[in-house]
Amino acid sequence: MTPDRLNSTFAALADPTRRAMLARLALGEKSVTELARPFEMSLPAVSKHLKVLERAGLIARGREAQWRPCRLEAGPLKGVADWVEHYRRFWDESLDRLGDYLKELQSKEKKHGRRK
Amino acid sequence: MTPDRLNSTFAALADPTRRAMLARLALGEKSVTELARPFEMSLPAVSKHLKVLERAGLIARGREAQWRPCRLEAGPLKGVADWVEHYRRFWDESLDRLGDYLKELQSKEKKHGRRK
DNA sequence: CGGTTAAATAACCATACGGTTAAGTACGAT
DNA sequence: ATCGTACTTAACCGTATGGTTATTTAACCG
Repeated sequence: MTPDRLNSTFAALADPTRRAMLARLALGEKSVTELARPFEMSLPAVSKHLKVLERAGLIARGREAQWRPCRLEAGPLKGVADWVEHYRRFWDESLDRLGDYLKELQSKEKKHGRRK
Repeated sequence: MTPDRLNSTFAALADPTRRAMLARLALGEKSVTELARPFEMSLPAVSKHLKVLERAGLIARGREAQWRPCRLEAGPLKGVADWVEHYRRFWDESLDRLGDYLKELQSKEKKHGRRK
């Protein structure tokens, strides 16, 4: 993931309305008005938030008659998870040396013994 | 972690200069000018970035003679890791056929069993 | 066709962001 | 006391963000 993509991803996630939108989309595809319903905000404002999410690659939009269904695209979120993982030892470090060692082992194992 | 803290954390992380600063601080405590050295940017600009990081709780600053040593504080990063973890299944699910199949079913269902 | 619904765009406004230069503060050294 | 070093704060500037209302586009429906 390019740094630039991280910029737009983090910027998109910095707004609580947009995070709430992603949370709702995690429950399934929704049209714009459906998405907008819980928010006390005009539809154009919602539309702008969606554009930010779309440009960040966090959602994709289709067309279905007069609806524009939105769905979650989690790729950039994996980028965030990967980025933050580099810092894990800094919040784990209060554990003792053994803990650090186990952590280290575990992360090595994750890397090699891949997937399910 | 409060939503508000997530706001300021994500906002702080949206800038590549600030992420680079955190990366350098991961190597150890540094004074402001030390931190500033790799960046082509005035010292006041650096100072502003540090204030953003400090207000987000991502760094702490001490005083030692005329130096203001900065150190990484990873608490908010754990908040980010916890938040993003909720979405892991969305980038994992495309990795196996079963996930794809379920996704397909879901989108078909949405299309036919129309809304409301 | 005309009318209704879904959504995007335009124009505008206030505030925040990221940078600058210039001035101010805090401490150590001479 | 004053000089130098290490910052911070102040003032300013252009651009981006998050919101509004009003207008426009797109698609369906009778």
